[in-house]
Amino acid sequence: MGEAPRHVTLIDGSGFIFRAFHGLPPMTRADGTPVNAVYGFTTMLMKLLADSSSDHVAVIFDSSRKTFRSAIYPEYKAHRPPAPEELVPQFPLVREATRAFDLPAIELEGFEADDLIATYARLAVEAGARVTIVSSDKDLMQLVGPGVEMIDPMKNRTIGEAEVREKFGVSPDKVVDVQALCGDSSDNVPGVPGIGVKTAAQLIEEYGDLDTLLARASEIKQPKRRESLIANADLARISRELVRLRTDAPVPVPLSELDVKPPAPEKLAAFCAAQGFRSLMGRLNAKIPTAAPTATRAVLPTEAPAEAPSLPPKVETAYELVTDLAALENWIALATGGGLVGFDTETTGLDPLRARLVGVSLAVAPGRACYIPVLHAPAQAQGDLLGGPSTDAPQIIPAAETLARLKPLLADPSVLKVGHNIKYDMQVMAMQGLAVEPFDDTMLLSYALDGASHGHGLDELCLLHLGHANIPFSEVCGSGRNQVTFDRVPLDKARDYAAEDADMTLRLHALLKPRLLSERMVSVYETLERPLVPVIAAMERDGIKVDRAQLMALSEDFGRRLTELETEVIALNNGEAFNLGSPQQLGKVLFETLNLPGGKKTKTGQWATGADVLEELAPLHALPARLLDWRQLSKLKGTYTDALVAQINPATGRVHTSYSLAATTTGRLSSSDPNLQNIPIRTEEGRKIRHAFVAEPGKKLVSADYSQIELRLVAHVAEIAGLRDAFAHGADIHAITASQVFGVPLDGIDPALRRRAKAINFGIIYGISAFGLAAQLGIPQGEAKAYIEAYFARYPEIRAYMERTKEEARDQGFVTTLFGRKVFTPGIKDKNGAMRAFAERAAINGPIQGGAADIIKRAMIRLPAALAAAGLSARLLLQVHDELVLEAPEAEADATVAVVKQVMEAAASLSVPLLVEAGIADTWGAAH
DNA sequence: CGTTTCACG
DNA sequence: GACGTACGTGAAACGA
Repeated sequence: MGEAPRHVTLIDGSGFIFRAFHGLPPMTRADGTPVNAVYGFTTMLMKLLADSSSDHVAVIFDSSRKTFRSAIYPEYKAHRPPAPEELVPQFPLVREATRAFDLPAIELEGFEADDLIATYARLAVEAGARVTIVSSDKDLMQLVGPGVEMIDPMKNRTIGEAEVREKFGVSPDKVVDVQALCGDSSDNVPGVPGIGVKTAAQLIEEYGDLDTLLARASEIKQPKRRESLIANADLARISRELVRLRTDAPVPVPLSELDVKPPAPEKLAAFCAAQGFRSLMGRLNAKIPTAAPTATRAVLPTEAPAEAPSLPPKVETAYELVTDLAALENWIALATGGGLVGFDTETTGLDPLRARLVGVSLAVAPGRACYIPVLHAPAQAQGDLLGGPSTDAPQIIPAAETLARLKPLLADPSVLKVGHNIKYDMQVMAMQGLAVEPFDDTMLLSYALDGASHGHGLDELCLLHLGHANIPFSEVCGSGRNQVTFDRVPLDKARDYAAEDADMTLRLHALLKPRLLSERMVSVYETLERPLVPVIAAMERDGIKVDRAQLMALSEDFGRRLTELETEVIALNNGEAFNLGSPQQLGKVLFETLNLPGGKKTKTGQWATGADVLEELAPLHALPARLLDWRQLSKLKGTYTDALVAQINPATGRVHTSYSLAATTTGRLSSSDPNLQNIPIRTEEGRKIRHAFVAEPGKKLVSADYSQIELRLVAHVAEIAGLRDAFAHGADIHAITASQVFGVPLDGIDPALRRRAKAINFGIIYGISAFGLAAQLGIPQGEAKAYIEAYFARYPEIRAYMERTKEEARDQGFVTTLFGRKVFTPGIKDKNGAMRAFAERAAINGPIQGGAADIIKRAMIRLPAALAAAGLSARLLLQVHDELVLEAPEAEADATVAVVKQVMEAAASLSVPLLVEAGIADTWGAAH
């Protein structure tokens, strides 16, 4: 192994394990062993080795908890909690993974991984080699310098002297002194009290180093700072010993033995097979490159699925900036010829109605993608903002010309456009008058396949399936106060970021689309998820009109009454002021100052002050009663009246929510910015807000909602004869079940009995428990249990359904809806009884809530064509789980109701009828 | 940034 | 015998 080292890569194994563990969704091997950190580690190594030109590589780990630092300062890292239970079994597996790559796994008793890295780095530099440290630990930044750089493997970011200076405000060689002053709470390094990073950097810059600073501390002007420094000089010196890395550790393996061995793919394949890393094994079909000789960045190929064996085995990225028409036409021709194109847009913001289109990227094959700028700030302006002056003025094709050329491609029926959350890109292009059709969406593919078992963001999926960390958005646009919009990003940076997104989307598509067939999700994706995209896109674009003046008047009224209530409450607290919005302060007032009885604690040990608690206290004291009123009005004002006014789009005068199609565990939609699925209705005051949602003059709002859809699904899915009969009889379902369960004739059902039956009916949908029902009805648990028994006796099929559903969840890890959607049930085998019970209830609820979600999605997909066929111009505006809201010309309102009712009721054919109730009015509140 | 509370289905 | 729950969301406010 005689070759002298030229490039040494030192990987911080321990640091990476923790990052991967917290950054990746939980994953388990067939035998239940958690392996998410092992998976992250393995993909990171594959990626790294493929990219790397290193001739010497080592993975370095922490040894035991005790190091020489504990001897200097016993509290060092002493407050660290033990590693999470799911992580412990992964420590040995990660070392095994390292050996499977034929890499040395190095650790040393009494020293941290950081000290070994520091020592090897010194040895390497002395031997004339270049050093790359793979870690995101800021404690290693002190090692950066000539010939030594760091790479953050999670963010895919290089850390050089400039980045260290950005973080610590000083050059790398002074980092130790800065850390000695400001300390580090995560490691329990004390530092000097009252001094943070900013001050520390300023002091070190001024005095040169820590010793000089401490010697001349008496010269410092600020009295607090001066005194603290003088009093804590020793603490600073100890801190420096804690943070300074040792470069003289007795390394257990000499540097020369870290040389890269020839690859042994069989060994690695065996390891991946043992862990169940199927997607990684596919990549090993090609030989593992341990050194990439070219300067081009090589990226490992993705798994080549059996259905699409055409994927090239190895991918080199070549991203092009398109600045002239010939190049643009060339890319359009490539996309058209291939019939498949990855597609992404860059804009100035997240709201597609307000954001401006900045650029478009296309990908035609793995690694082959381009970025077409449409609107970028001039070069001088860019230079002012980011990364120094631009080299030459960029040439951009005029926007109108670019869009005119793209238009036929995006509408070409023989070219499939693949986007990630393509709803957004469709909205953006629609604003330019361009349609995108046909399309696929990798976010929805992932959601249909894997449900809520993990997130579906592009970055997360790339890391998970491709082992690739995308360039972080913050890397390109900055973050926080320094963030700039994408149009101010220099073009070469914009190209790398934007083209990567399109490229990765296309690669994910190749990976995910074939899984639809093998995992029987074709129908869910193609009949429920994908066709909904244009429907939702249109709803979001249309928005709904709100009466601004009315909302503002409500705000004012609520505000006035809030002030009055606050005065009253303070008076009731013996004139002692407190923040009514603080549950913590309120708890003290109620249970410590006023000494009211029955205080409960939350799981974090605070006084519980929820509405249920305050309601119990209300008869005893006026303060909790008043506070309930205050809470209600404060909620209405803060969350609704004030917030909605601020959300009105000035251009349209309407509010435009955003529906998330891939957010929930059950298949429901979710609404945000603003959430229009939780507009008040249950109280009189709240209902006033719903009345502020109005139709345009000359139009009406139509509201249509499914009656008892979830209970009807219970009757159908669980095949409950008695419940089906009840629905066949129509009328009041809760009264009928009360009659059937309690054996009382229908005309003898009083409101109290009906209320109990209603609560049980809801309980069934939620996976009933005696505790839950008792809490809901305010009765003893024993009584609740008797009700449930009576219900089970009358409808015995429900018990069988619950058992069979739980078993299905245990067997497969998911349950399915009528239309084949998977609802995942993590925790169903948890050894913690409470966790398991939670998962069991969610499993029981899954097919019901999810089935109802499927049904309304089917109705929404069919509705636009049905309305058009009837010659109606009504527009779908909102969906609230079992309700659709439309806006229709006054003259068409009745005909619209007829069509909507017909489509919704025919959206599924069950063994019980589906019933839709509809109303027509000028406001949403009145249309119910 | 996690916790608590509360609006909806 | 104890655990700690009704199912699914998103927004605002507090306080570290």
